[in-house]
Parts: sequence; structure tokens; C-alpha cells
Amino acid sequence: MIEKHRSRRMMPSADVEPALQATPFLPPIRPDAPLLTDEQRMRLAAIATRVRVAPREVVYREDSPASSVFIIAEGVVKAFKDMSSGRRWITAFLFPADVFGLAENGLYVRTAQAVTAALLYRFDVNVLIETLKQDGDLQFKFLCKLTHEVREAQRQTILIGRKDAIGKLAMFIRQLQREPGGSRDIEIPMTRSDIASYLGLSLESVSRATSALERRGVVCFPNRHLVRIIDQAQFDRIESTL
Amino acid sequence: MIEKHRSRRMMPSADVEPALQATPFLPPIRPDAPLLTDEQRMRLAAIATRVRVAPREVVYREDSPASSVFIIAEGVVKAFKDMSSGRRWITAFLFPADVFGLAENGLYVRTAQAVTAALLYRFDVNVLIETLKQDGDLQFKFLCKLTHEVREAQRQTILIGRKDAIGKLAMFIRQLQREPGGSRDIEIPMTRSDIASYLGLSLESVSRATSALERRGVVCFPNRHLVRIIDQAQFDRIESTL
DNA sequence: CGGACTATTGAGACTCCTCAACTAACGTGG
DNA sequence: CCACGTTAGTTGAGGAGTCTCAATAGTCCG
Repeated sequence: MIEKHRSRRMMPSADVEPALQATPFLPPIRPDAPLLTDEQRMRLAAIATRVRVAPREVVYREDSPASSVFIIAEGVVKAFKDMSSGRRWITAFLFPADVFGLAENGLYVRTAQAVTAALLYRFDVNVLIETLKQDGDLQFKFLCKLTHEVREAQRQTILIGRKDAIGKLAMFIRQLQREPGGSRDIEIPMTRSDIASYLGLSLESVSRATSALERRGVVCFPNRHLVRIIDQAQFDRIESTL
Repeated sequence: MIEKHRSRRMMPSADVEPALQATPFLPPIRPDAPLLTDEQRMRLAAIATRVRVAPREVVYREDSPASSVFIIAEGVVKAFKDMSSGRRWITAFLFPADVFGLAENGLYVRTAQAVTAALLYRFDVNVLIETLKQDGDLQFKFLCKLTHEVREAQRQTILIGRKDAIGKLAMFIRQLQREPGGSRDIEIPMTRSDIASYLGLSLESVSRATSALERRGVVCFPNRHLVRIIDQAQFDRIESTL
């Protein structure tokens, strides 16, 4: 099971050197744009440490001093914040080529924990900053990546803002299927509880939503960590009907 | 009325040169960090065009070609997206020192419209990029700013994720009061409708929430664009009770 | 083959949404 | 300067959807 997750979403060379999957961004960038050059890749690799983490392993904790930034090579990581009420709020699931570890006033804002076994590139923040300042071009790739992050975050906001559980779930599934025209089979590495605290729903509502989608013949679940879209048209309609 | 809005939130020198209000970020940055140097300010000013916009004036439209990036010097701008359902989602209110105009595949993702009279700095995207690439230090300020944006977006997600209208409203008011220890009087430049489509509530719910807060003696509204916190303790309790 | 965790399903309470009527504020032109 | 029309905001009644609590079923692992 874990193996399956690991093999998924892997960038072609992601297991060898850090990758920044940056789709066109900030500016009207020429289509040839922001994948890292071999040289940049090597420069990053030179200052990075490879870290393997097991499922459920905590990468760093909320409010602890932030000295590292991470890029994911393989696996899935979740970032969450424990609210005063005891609720746990998952703010993001992180996939290969994602950057995480952003700090505020020198402290991590959330806790990062591995969902599946994962391979991470760890950067000392000060070293990374120096490297970026000296290579304006490389830094620009980071800038683009962050721009992308901003939009992702805003997309998530729209997702969370929806009221209907099935719509939320459909949007979530769509997000998991990173490439728009991807396969009809989509892996779901995280648990229902994780999905619930990401979508701002109760576990029960998520469960009811999955049942509803299945009952209507929109999707089926060969197992709990896999969903197959049966009726794409209806799926799209549910997803985009706000 | 407009004059009041204009005088608010103005950076000391914001009316003279572009400012990037960047609080400590990405890394455990030394406290002296990322305000622009005079030289950087001038460099930016040299490639920027000052643009004045009237209330309700559209700065750019969704899906139009994106050739400019903006920094706000004075005033308030809102960014929204019209959903297929006809609903209008306000994704952000932008204040002085905020950057906006991020594009996806060369097109603007949202429409930007002035809430109050505003003064903007307009940058040609290609010129800005070149400038940034040549000044790694300046680009780093942008990087920090974007990091900040990411966190802001995630904060908004938490806000939107709340179910209770009064709690949402309280968090929103808190956000308007940019500095934590600010005055008890907080200006609300936007309309109730704007607030509603930002918070993902109906106009009626926002109205009921304001009434409820006032009835409970937590705040009062000297006029519709001004709120005064009466009972800070209770306010805090409502805000942080998720 | 248990035991613990994860997920599903049911019943009732609560909150927000929609529809609708009404009031208040603004600003435009006579 | 006032009257009027338009936009913005308030308040009420009923319906839809999710949440909580509780009990049951399914899955993973030792």
C-alpha cells in the first residue's frame, strides 16, 4: 500500500535531485519557462540533505524554531494546526515538488507530518537564502513557485467556502488528480478523518458524501484509498455547481 | 468619507515611492529585515507608473491578458471572481503595500476593482522581472512578501472554514485592525455585501451577525463604516472560539 | 483470532440560506 | 435645498443541510 503511494506522483528525476515543479506563473511567462536547469538542480542538491521519513513521522512541530525549508521528492505530507478547541485543522497536503517549512518570526506556523513514507530535501534556511540571492534566476523559480502556492491557497479557500459536502468532496478528489486529464483512477493517500479536517467537515459528513457519490453512480471506491470516476459528466457538474 | 479612507493605513512614505510592507517571513529572518532600501525604492519608482483610480473603477478584468503587476500606495482594492452560479466571490481585500496582479498562463485570474479612491504603482511585468533578476536582494524582498501572502491566504482559509457567522465577522474585524494592538475604532471601507461575499455568507447573515454583536454589547457601530470594540475580552473570546 | 482504530449509518438539534417585505442612506436633478 | 429614485441594509418566517451523539460494521496488525 505504502509502496503504491510512493510510486505515485513521482517526478521523473525527483528521486535524484530536488525538483521545483513550477507551472507558468507570476507573469505571462513564456511557455518554455521555469523548470530548473541541470546546473541549478545540482546547486540545490549540493546544499540539501536527503531525509527519509516514515508514515506518521513528524517533520517539525508548530511553534518550534524554524531552521529548515523542505522540498518533497516522494510521498505525501500533511501540514496542520491544532486549534484552541482541540480541533485539528489540516491546512495542506503536500506532494512531490512542493516546498514547505515557511516560518513566521522564526517559528514554524504548523506541524508537518508524513502521511506516507516520504523522501524530503532539507535546506538550511540561511544557506538557501544566500544561494538564492546569488542566483537571481534560481530565486525567480522560487518566486514563481510561491506565486503558484498563493493561487493554490486561494483555490483551497474557495473549496472550503462551499457549503455542500458532496461538492467539496468532488473538488477535493479533482485536486488529487493533479493533471486535469489524468486517469479515471485516483489514489487517496490520506484517511477520511484527514479529508474531513481538511475540508472543514465532520468525519460523518465526509462519509455520507462518499456514500452519496457512490449511490448516484458518479464514482466507485474499489478500496478506501482509491476512487474511480464512473460518470465524468455528472462529476463535473457536481464539482462546478457552486 | 472617501477622504477618511484615504488617510487611513498610509505608509509614511507610501505616497512618494512604492513600498513593500514585508514583516519577517520565510526564514527566521533577523529582525532588521525586509523593508526596502532607499535605493531599491528608487529603482522601483523608476520603472513604475503611478495610477489613480476612482471608487468602483476596475483595474483589470478576469481572463484579460496580464501585462502588469501592481503595488498599492493608498486606498483599498478588492479582487473577485464571478462564479458560474452568478455568485461573486471576493477572494481578497488589498491594502497599502500589498502586491497584486498575479497571473496564470498570462491571464489575470480575478477582477480587481477599487473599493475607495486609490493610488497604485503599475509595473510592466517583463521589466519588473528583469529588474528582480538583476537585484537578488530586491527580489528576496518580493519573495518574503509572497511568503507572507501565502500565510495570509491560509489564514483566510481558516476564517472561511468557520461555520458560525458571528465568529467569522469577529475574525474579519480583527483582520481589518491590521496591527494587533491597534485602536478600538476600526474602519470598514467595504460594504456589507462585500463582506458577505468575502466571508462566504449571505448579506442577511452578515447583517444579523453585526446586530448580534451590537446587541450583546461587544461592539457598536457609530456608522456603517466604523466599528468600535466595547468589550475586548468578550470579543476575543468569540473570535478565538472555534 | 482478538483488539484498536477507522468508517458507515441513523435520529434529532441547530444554524445558515432563501424569499419577501420594509427601512435607511445616498446622490442626482429640478 | 428638497424630492424622489436607487442602492444598501435590516428584520421575519420557513426550509435545507450539516453537526453531534450514539450504535454498528469493517479493516488492519499483532
